[in-house]
Amino acid sequence: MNYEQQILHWVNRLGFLTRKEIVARFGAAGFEVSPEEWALLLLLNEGGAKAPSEIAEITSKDRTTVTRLVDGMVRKGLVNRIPNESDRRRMVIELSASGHSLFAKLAPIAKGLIGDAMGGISDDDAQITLAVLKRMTSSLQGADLSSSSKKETQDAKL
Amino acid sequence: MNYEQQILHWVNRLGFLTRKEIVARFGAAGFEVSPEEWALLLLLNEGGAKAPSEIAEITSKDRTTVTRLVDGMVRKGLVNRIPNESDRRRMVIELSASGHSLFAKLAPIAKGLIGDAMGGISDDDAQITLAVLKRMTSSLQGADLSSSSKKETQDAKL
DNA sequence: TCATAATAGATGTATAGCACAACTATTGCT
DNA sequence: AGCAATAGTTGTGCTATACATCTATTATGA
Repeated sequence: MNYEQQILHWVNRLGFLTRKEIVARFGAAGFEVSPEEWALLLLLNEGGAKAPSEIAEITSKDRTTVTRLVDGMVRKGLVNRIPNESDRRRMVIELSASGHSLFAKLAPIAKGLIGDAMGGISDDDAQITLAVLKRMTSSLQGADLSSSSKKETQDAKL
Repeated sequence: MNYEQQILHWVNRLGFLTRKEIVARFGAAGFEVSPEEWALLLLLNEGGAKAPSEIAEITSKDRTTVTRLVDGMVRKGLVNRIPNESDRRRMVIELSASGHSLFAKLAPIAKGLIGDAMGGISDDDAQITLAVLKRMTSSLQGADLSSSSKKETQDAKL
């Protein structure tokens, strides 16, 4: 129970630090953007428009949490809520023009942070780390004891 | 701006998932323990008693945050606040007997989680990942743009 | 075809974690 | 002695989160 333990521990510490640091750097550059907002900007920029429930699924958060996050970002004009015509329950969240433009301004700041964080780490090691983190994430999502997304993953058990 | 970016992104997702999952598993076993409480139990168990300010430094959290966390754990009887006789401003936080005993009960649960998360990952890769995470953490702590612990790290600049 | 179930999302409400500012108590400095 | 520094605590407020519940809409099947 030691170095393994520590991976998850360092994941936590580093995650906490990163969130704090990126907010600080955005703030220093005059942008008041929370880590969640940044994550959603990034997700939408890279992956295109997404339904709230997709966002919830991807981020392992509750639907209501996504609703509030999107609320705030709609208020700030960063994203648009587009109703789906063929199924009027559905929404799609897309980056607005000003969301794109904000993203473009924040990206270099994030890049700077990444550069600082990754200093002295080889590409090979970085890639291994990335693969390990992805794998751990999907393992945990599968082995999920807690709520949501159980139907698909736990059918076998029932 | 891609796979590097993603390391920090996956750190965040995995961290969030892990926190949720460990609380769920503790809860399922009948223990109401928050991730922060667990982290402190672990820290004190492995590293021995520590001053609040040390804890704050290690975890990159504010002193006041540590005060509240300790408050709660003292209330629950998990840790003791020991005044330092030679410097009466100082405190030391140590695990109580019941804190030790709780730790012993939680450790196997945490181990189970770690086992699930680490499934199919080689020791080599795990160790590389651990080293990368540690290094990234200390890089960020050094390059800190935000508050605290500046005196030591930024003397050179002034 | 309609009644019931399922789905997508939003709201009401409550909680935890966090930190800034300000305060108290104590110690160090000169 | 007197002022600055340090350790910790309190007052306060905000953000992220989710559970329970609600509405609107679509799917199902008897």
